[in-house]
Amino acid sequence: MTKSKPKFKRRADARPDEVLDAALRLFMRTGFEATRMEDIAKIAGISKATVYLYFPSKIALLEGLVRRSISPLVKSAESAMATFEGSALNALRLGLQIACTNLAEPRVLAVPVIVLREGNRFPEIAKLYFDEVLSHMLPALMAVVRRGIERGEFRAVDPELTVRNIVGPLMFHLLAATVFGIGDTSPEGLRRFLDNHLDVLMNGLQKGSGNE
Amino acid sequence: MTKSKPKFKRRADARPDEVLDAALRLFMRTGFEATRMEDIAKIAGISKATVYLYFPSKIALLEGLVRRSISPLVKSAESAMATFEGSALNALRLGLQIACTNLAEPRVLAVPVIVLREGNRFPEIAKLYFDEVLSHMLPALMAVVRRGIERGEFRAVDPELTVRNIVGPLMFHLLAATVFGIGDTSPEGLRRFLDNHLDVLMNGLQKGSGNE
Amino acid sequence: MTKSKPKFKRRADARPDEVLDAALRLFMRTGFEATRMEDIAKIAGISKATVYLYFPSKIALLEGLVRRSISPLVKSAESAMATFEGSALNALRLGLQIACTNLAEPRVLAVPVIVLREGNRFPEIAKLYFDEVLSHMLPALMAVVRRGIERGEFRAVDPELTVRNIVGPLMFHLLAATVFGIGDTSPEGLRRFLDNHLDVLMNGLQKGSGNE
Amino acid sequence: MTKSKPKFKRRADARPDEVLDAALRLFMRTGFEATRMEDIAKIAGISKATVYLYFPSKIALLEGLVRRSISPLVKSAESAMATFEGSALNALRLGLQIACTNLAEPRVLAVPVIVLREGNRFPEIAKLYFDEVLSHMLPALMAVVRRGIERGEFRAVDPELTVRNIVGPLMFHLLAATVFGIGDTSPEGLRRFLDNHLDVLMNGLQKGSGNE
DNA sequence: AATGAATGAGACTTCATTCAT
DNA sequence: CATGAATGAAGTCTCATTCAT
Repeated sequence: MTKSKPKFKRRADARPDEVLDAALRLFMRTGFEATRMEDIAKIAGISKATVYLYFPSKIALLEGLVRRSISPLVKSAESAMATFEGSALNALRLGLQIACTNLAEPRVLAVPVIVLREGNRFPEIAKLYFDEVLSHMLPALMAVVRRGIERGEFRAVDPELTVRNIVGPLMFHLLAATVFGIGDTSPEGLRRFLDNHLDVLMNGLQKGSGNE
Repeated sequence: MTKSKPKFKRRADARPDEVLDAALRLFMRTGFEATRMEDIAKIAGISKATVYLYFPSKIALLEGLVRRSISPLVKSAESAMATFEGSALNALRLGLQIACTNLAEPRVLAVPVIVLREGNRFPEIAKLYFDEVLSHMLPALMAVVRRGIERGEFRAVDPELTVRNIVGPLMFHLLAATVFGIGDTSPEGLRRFLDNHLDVLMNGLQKGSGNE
Repeated sequence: MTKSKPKFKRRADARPDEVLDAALRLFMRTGFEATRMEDIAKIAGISKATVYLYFPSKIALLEGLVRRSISPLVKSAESAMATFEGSALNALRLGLQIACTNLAEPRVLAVPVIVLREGNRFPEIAKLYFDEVLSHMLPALMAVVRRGIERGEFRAVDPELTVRNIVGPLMFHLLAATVFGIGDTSPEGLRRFLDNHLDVLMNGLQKGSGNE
Repeated sequence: MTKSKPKFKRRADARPDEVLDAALRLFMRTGFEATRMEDIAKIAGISKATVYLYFPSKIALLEGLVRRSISPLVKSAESAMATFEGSALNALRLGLQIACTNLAEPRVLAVPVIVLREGNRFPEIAKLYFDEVLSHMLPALMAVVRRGIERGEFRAVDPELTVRNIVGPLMFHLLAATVFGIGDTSPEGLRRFLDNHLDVLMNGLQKGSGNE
């Protein structure tokens, strides 16, 4: 009542998100094991014990992080690509552009990176991410490739394996920057990367190859 | 024969390698932080204290692992690619084949995966790996691409960015298998992946594109 | 009443002092190195980890002990002796009496003894004790001697060296009792020691010496 | 046989002494507990295991150190003082001079200092030193005082307590130098200390006190 | 709702000591 | 005699988690 400084009356509902933000930053920077609950709490601006009001354990934070990242975006992206009216090429271009733009944001990139790192140790986390994200995205991409082939746009490549050629280069680009600090991840750098990626992806390396 | 239980065995030569093997297995399976020295020792068949006879600390094991993986192979591969007489295409094919064969072995794949995981937390390790491996391999690949362009084999792509198209798909293939258990990493599966990868890489997706 | 076993007690105020008391007892009995944190905790009635809530390390306990012993008493004693109105003889007598009374208490004696023991290994501790205690007390005693000389009470001895004759015998008396269990450190025994000490100190051993 | 470099064929009988010398240095510098057997061995120029050929345990080194320091000197000094023909004053002067000269040597000072430090933890060591050294020296000094009184040289002080006035100042002088680095322990400094000590001890502080 | 206080369980590391050559 | 190799037992310190206010 007579609380001297109620400030803005903390938005209690924003709390879990703030905690997840803090966890994200530290899991990314230090890894799951080496991150201390106390530090997460400190960054979130609350006490260690309070974290436990929102998340029952440290691993629950990791799970919460993955769940939060499964935004409606994923599913919308999935259906968007599936129902995309234009050429398969443009679908791919669009999808990669969106992915690039989003993943350039460290916050967004963090979750897949963390899952990649800790997935071996916490198979449930890996499974969760796979079920909710990859098992939607990869088939969606495969579908685009398949459509491209059916429409006569693309050559008759193996759609499942070709997904690696679509996603792998982006993954490499971002991981190399994250871990080794090499490569240019500025918006401009990403654009240049993407241009080259799509060029190589679509036209191949070989001069005058035509196809076949 | 009647040596019932020799309390102390003596095998100083093989020891460090055995310890590293044990560490590799556990770091890969559980991550660096979550791996206990005691478990490493147990797998290596020695006592916890004995590990410290060969490596002064846990982090030294990680470093030792990286150093051991920097075999002469790396540098020889580098110069091999540089001096490869045939076409750039064949150089790439050969390089990727060798990489695939080696990395299919979990032991070999483990080190880069571990570095990828823990590099953020231990920048010295990341730097070591980068300096000793990546800073040789990536330029070697770039040189091949550049040579292909000069020789008129390849189109005028950006060599540095194109390296991502060469390595990224392989990386994706192996990581996806490691973390999510998807994809086929049997020798046969790898061959199929590689065939498709090289096909896409060389000829692109687009039908009848020729180039440009 | 029905509080069967409160797992957690809450008494943050008294804690640090209780921990220091426990540490004092054990450092005195067993020495710094041989004292285990666990035992300190047990004597303080808390868990090992709780000790670390108040002191970041074992050496911090030692430092805390020394700091706590630097009570205002020390400085007040210093100024008391400096401004003592009566004869230098009485100042010395008074000072030694106070010292004796205090040091007879094992708690009080312990800190200087511990510093004497561990000072070599932890020079910072030695320096701390010296700066805060000895560098005040020794000059104060020297000043008393000097005043005695100036007032014509004392012979023209070397004040700095004579401090050894004032303090040394007391030190010997207490250390001998502590380490070898010889000598009488009861209040009565201390009184007898002090009487003899002051007698010898003031009048010397030699019969009919007068002085000079 | 064909050992390439037999050097001087190690004098096997000097070994234990070299080990004790090494132990002395380290016990003095670092304390008993914090001194590692390995370091003792290294200083002695042999391997850790070899130390155990000569001393069955670490504590045996401490005991060996104390035993070695109980040279015939002690007993001869004892009887020397007992049978000293001259004045009691000269006996004391002589005894203190010898003590000063010897104890100025760090090697010699070290044993009593170590015993003082570790005596509480190892009562057997304290007892050994007491039985073999102090129980001879202190009574010898008391006897000198007693003789001085009987011969009419000294006033009728308490011999047992007065021993503290004889030995304490020297102890203080040396310990202060060892632990706090204060005071002058050069031969010249010791001489000055001793002059002042004997002056105060014999004639007291008080001017014109005469005695009584 | 929030937190300061407390702790059990464990991790890394050290070291006196022992074995087998 | 000498020692390199090995280890059991321990010690310091950490941290996720819980309690009581």
